[in-house]
Amino acid sequence: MALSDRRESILQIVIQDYIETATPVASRHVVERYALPTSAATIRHEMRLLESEGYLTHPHTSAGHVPSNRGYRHFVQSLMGHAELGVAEQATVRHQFFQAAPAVDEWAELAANVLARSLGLLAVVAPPQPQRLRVRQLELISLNDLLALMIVVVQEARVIRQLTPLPAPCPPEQLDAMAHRLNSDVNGHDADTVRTVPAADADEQAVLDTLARVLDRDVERSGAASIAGLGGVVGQPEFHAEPERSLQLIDLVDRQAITELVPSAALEEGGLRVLIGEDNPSDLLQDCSLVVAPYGAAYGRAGYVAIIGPTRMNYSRSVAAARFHSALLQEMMDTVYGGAA
Amino acid sequence: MALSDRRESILQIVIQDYIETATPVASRHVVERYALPTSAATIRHEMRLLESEGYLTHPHTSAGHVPSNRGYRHFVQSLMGHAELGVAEQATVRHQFFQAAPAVDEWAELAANVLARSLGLLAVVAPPQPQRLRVRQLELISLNDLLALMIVVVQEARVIRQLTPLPAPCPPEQLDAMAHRLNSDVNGHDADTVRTVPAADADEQAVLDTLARVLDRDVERSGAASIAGLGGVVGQPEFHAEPERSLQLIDLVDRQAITELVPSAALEEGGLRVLIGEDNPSDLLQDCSLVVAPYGAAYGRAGYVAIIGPTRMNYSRSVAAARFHSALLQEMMDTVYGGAA
DNA sequence: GTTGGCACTCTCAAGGGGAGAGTGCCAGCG
DNA sequence: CGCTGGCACTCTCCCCTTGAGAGTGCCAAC
Repeated sequence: MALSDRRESILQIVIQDYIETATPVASRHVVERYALPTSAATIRHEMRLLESEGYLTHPHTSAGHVPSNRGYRHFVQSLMGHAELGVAEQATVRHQFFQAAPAVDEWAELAANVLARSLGLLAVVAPPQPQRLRVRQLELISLNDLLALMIVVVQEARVIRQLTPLPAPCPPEQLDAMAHRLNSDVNGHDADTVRTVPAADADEQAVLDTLARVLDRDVERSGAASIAGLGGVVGQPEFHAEPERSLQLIDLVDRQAITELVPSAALEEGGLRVLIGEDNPSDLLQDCSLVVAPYGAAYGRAGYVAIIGPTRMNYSRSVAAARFHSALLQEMMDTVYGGAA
Repeated sequence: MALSDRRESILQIVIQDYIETATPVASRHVVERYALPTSAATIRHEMRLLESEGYLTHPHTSAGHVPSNRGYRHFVQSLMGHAELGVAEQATVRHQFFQAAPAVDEWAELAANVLARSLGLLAVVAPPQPQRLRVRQLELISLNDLLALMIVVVQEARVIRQLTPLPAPCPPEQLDAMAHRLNSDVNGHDADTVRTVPAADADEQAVLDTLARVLDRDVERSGAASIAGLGGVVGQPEFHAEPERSLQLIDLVDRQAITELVPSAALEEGGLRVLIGEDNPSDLLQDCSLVVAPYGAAYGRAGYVAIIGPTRMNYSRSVAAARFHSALLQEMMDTVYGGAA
């Protein structure tokens, strides 16, 4: 059912006003603030109709109107328009990324921080999860004769560091030579193949064992998402009223378990999605919305940029920011780790 | 003024009971729960004296007694005894550390998580801040002809990764050779000295520039502390009553600014310290205590393991855990980066 | 020094208005 | 037929009161 123009613009005003003020918006407030050529009674009438069509609700009889989830959904789909981040802001963010250490999880960390700061909402950025890791380059650095620092650059946009005890004493030059020798054997290979590489001596065996183990281990671990902006989101008025919900959220963030709230279904489609209120699988996000933008599907199970905030969030900014960051992360990965499949 | 034996043991009972229950402890509760051979009236009398000596307080006329900061201080100094972590727990933690990536900030992260989990309090672990970083080994990995991944192992227990654009195209073998050549020039040097190293060509100059820059930059950055356990601490009853204090704390953690709450004076002495209530510089920690154990002073400005919780925290466990972790971190650094000065 | 008793004080939760805000509806007007 | 002003109605929010409950403080007696 289509809405008349006037009704649509009233809906838009109510939503934008509510997003800004977080208080139910009254008919008189609307006419005064937005200098409408109609009276409050007319607005009331229209609001009443919008309510009967499900776009607005009513906390109680004598409160102003509040957008319903359906209202938000309509706003996101039809009313919001397509916003982009400002050029200056884009440039600043870009610059920060090129300054950062070139590993996908550091970028994720940075993205989460930037997003949280600029939106005042909770940002979760997860790197893609590769199904397996393949060696691109192996370096061995001698710490002492019995201990080496192994550094593995893998094709899937990661740098792994690991200590390796050496069963037999091995001076630095010898270790260098070993690294050189092994590099051609392990290059492009995953853990399973590394295990089949024959070792010349006990030290080489130890190095290969450790290598295979860390390749496996980091596949597990690489899901670690970066989270930022908790302060912003629990500071929102919707959380003041319900301290126990805030606590649950804090705990989830603290235990890094927020990722469970991002439904994997949202990632499979590939595009940016906005989940509003009961769209969300978790009860915890009942009055919250989730903006998810996947990226890096070429590097394994897709990573994502997610924004979590009250349903009363600024969708236009959130969507623009999520879109920009996911594209940027994709671009960074492709530039540095060159479209590894 | 010395306390009689009985009065001391009553003080101890009151403190331990309050630590456990978080409710003011009543005289009758004490005699019943601890099966004392005296009557409630006697306990009341003793409590009254303890109060007049400043060891206990009274939220209001008809509430049970609560330890004062002075009471806690006396408890920590004289009553608490010297606890150690269980052997099994020590072994588990040790194992986890040797599994982790061998960089001081990863250890800090791990330590913070383990501490927060096992104590249910806020844990802040800061790596030592070196005054300068000196190259131990430099690796260059070719990503494409115009982009290299630089990996710098420094003497101060860190591994730095950075992208380096190359002005002139440089194939992998040539890059390898350059790394080899530069290594002897930069080994053991800090940013200032690296700047004086002459470059053979434009690419080498670019690499040296980047190297000097990241050495400087990481000195700044290396203060980034790891924080964990926010959920545990804001879940404590003392925070329920004052949501705005919780918010401040959450925000501080979110912005990674908690470190400001750890007074640097506490680090200079070198030993473990317990700051109770108004010992703390910040108003935010008025009802909180801070356990700080420094480590790694040999690697720059000392890092620390800090535990933050309500004054009603379990001091004996906190102190034991902080002591153990700071010693372990020290040991890990010495083992891996071998007592660099 | 210890004990039982009793009055006193303070908190906490529940209940009861009064003020304020905003709607819903109706009758009248352009 | 849509718009408007007016008015009754409803619901929240805040403050106050009240009563129950908890625990001390003190006193007189042992």
